[in-house]
Amino acid sequence: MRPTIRDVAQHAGVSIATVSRALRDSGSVRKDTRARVLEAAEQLNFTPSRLGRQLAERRHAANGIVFPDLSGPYYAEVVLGYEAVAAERERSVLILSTHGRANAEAMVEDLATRCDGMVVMGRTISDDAVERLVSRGMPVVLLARPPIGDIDSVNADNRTSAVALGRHMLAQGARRVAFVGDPAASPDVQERWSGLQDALAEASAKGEATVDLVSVQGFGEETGAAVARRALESRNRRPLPDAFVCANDELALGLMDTLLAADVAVPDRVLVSGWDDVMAARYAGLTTVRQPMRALGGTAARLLDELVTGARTEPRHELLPTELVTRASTSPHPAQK
Amino acid sequence: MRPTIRDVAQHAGVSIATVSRALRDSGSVRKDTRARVLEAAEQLNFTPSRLGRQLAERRHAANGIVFPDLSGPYYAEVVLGYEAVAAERERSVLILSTHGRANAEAMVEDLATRCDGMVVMGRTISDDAVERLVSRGMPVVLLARPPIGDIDSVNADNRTSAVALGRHMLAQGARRVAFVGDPAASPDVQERWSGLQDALAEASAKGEATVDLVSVQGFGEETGAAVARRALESRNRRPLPDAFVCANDELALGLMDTLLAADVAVPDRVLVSGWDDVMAARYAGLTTVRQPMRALGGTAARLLDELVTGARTEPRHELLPTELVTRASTSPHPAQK
DNA sequence: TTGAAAGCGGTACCAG
DNA sequence: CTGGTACCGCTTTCAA
Repeated sequence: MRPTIRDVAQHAGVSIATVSRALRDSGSVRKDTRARVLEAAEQLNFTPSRLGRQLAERRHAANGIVFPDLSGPYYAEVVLGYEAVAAERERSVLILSTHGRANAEAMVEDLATRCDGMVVMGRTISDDAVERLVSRGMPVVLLARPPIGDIDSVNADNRTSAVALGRHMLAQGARRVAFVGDPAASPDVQERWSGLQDALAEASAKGEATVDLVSVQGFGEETGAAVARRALESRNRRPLPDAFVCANDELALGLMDTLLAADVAVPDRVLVSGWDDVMAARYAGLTTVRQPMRALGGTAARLLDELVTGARTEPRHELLPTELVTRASTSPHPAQK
Repeated sequence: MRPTIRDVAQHAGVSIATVSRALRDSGSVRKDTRARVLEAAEQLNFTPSRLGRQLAERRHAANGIVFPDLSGPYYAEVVLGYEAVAAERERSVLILSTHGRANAEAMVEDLATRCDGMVVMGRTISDDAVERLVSRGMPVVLLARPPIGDIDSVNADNRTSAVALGRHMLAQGARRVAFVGDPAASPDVQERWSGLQDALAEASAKGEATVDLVSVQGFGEETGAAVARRALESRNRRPLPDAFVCANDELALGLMDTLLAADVAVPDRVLVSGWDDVMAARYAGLTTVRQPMRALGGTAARLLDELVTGARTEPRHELLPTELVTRASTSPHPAQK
């Protein structure tokens, strides 16, 4: 059995109150008394029980983060940035990945009972569920998810780069643009799709360009490859687009690979772009949009900490900049050359 | 103030014992009594305090995982695999990334006070620190780290693939082989280096091959690039190796990129291999060794759960298979052609 | 400077 | 089937 504070007290010949004080330098304890207590604690190999302490202090000294999935470099980097800042502030980190589990909300409710505050990322639980947490007094920061009322939020600036990307595609000579992704699956994707449409709106109106949505289920390379295969199969009935703007890099990489394997030249015949700027994008020469993944997580951790410690009460909404990175997959379109 | 079990009891006109039973379907409670309790709990928006419950039950229902770093696809996938299995078994997951922090052991000690068991990965804390945890009764599973006494462990089979890789390099015509990595930095790297030496031992003895260690600090692309630059600069004094066997993919990718930029042909002049089979390796055509990252994490979670629940007491040591994946970066060496 | 005792919010045993 | 009550291990008044 692990020793308790009472064992230490008895061993040192003092009361448990004194042990508690001595162990945390709180209150006043005579020097030699403290020494005796520390000695006893050492001998018994005593570590105070976190549960007892937390129950008495009524706090967890832990923060949670809820995200849809950890696969792929994006979420991992975000969580990394989060953990780094949280650890710096001496708060433990509880992670919960919902990946589409049906009981996600229950799991989040459960998580909420174990921490002093939490970051809720993207498409994990409903707005209602979030508000329920907040109404119960739980500090919450939304990450990669549009603000809900006065709840703090941290987002990457999807729109600006989506517009820039759309213009870039036009400038490279694209006329028939397809967006690959599921806007309903994530608020980020929603913004990218809508930004792209805005960028092409004028050209569309003049009949100089078209922009279509290729809605897909997943986010992985295999999904991208499937989109490419479908497009290739139906190319008699429906010509290939000039440009595929994909919701993330994995989609784009899978798609591009399949096109190349079918001898469809990228970028000579079709332009392709992704989103995130993962490592593979660099090696594949993929045009993409870089977002500050670590900073997203770190900023969320910082905002949450301010909320938990009560250092700040007025809400904040952070928008972190993104950057268009052009590479070989969108070099000038033949029509332009 | 959050309602407590006493509030609910009062509201429902029963004792707290009955509330406790009703809320957890334990013991026997009359149907209508239960209904009344649930109703009261609902009305008060009551959620039992995790702390109170855990203190009484003397368990956390949470597991920890300690890893060196979360950057790069490798650790992220491992943690993902871990979280998936843990969640399935209704255990929360506490993560702690030590990345070389000086107070890593203290952080781990702290983590230990918050969970019922933990997975300790690679080069994070000393063997002594691990044994201290175990001696205090904490269930521990080692991951990507050689066994310590009877402590459970889960490892990828580095040696077999390291030998296969060495033989492959010889078969492709390499004679001067360099291993890039820091064996002291991680047990995995140590095994890869030693397996490679074994594979080349015979050829070495006959004077048909040499194998050198290029010791480096980091694990990233930049480190790999620096190795390439140094090798290129000193090529008058010391000819370039025929093959660079790198401790992981990031090193290999950075190195290969720099070689190519300097017009050193890969694989025609130099062969390059990595380790892990991250996504970028596929797009860069890098020969590498695939390890079951998710399964590593998942297996560790399973073993730990068995320990925590007491379902198993005799120690286990799992060795998961790896697989050599040959790609363009090691296609036949010119000398062979 | 120290100790006694009242919580913190539950669980579980023992009577009734 | 239900209530009373003794913990679980610590923090924190309040007195001495």
